[in-house]
Amino acid sequence: MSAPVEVRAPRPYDLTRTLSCGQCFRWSEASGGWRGVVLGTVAAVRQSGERLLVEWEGPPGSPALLARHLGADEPLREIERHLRRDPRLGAALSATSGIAIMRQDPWECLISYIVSAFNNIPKIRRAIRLLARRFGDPIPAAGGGPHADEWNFPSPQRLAGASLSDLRACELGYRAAYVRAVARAAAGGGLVLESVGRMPYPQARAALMELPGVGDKVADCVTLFAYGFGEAFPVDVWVQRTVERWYFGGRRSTPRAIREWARGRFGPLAGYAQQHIFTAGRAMRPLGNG
DNA sequence: ACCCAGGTGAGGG
DNA sequence: CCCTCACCTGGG
Repeated sequence: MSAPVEVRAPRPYDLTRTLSCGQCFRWSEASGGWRGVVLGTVAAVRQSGERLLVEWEGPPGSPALLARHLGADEPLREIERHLRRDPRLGAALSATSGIAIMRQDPWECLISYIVSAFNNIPKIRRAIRLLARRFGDPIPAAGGGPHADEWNFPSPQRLAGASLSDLRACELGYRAAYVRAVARAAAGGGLVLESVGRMPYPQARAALMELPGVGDKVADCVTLFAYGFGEAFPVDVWVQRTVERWYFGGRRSTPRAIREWARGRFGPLAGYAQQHIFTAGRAMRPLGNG
């Protein structure tokens, strides 16, 4: 383990809120901080005021890339100033301020959210860990030991060549077929992750939805959490319930209607609004955790 | 023995 | 286009 590296994280950035609001699956709370398998290495991060202290447990990574991954470079102060104009969000922010939207790896994010469908968070995390351990490359330890006891997320090629039964052994259930089909698309060039990021949001969303196992919600999660399309507004069961209660006077609605309403109301900050609504709404009725 | 979980896709109205 | 339903599977 090397000496800590400092990364700027201007107020109101909150590492714990960012990592525990459910957008990512490979970070865990560990001894006063957080530990994540990202960017080809293992990072131990803790926040001290307006900076993040980073120690690499695997090969040294790029502080700038880590800052970007963690959303520490997002203009949160200004974002939340806008969000506060909405009374509901203003009230929610007392408990959710500092959440940043991350910039995750598109490939890992895509597979992770395919796995998330009709699943629960502990199982999603376990499935991803199993996939990495079985098909990914081990991460070397910082001190030159055998390895850091963590594995990188497997490449499209690796998953494309996996047998369905080996994938199912990772507790993917019926999603195994989706995972392999999408891996084959990515490995074979039918899906080019980099070009999706260069498309306008509606096209990026539509391109992802061509893939098996990717519907409205997964497409919105990936466009938001990996590609950074701020207008994406993933509508899951929690967001739907909370929006209906907070904004629709308790009237039942549909994911599609809520999505369109959110884009009109919050525009490019819809994704941020979603994170605060999701976190506040879920806190009201505790269930699974991350 | 059920029932549930951060949705999706297929099938019929 | 809207509506309904089955769905792998581990943990309550």
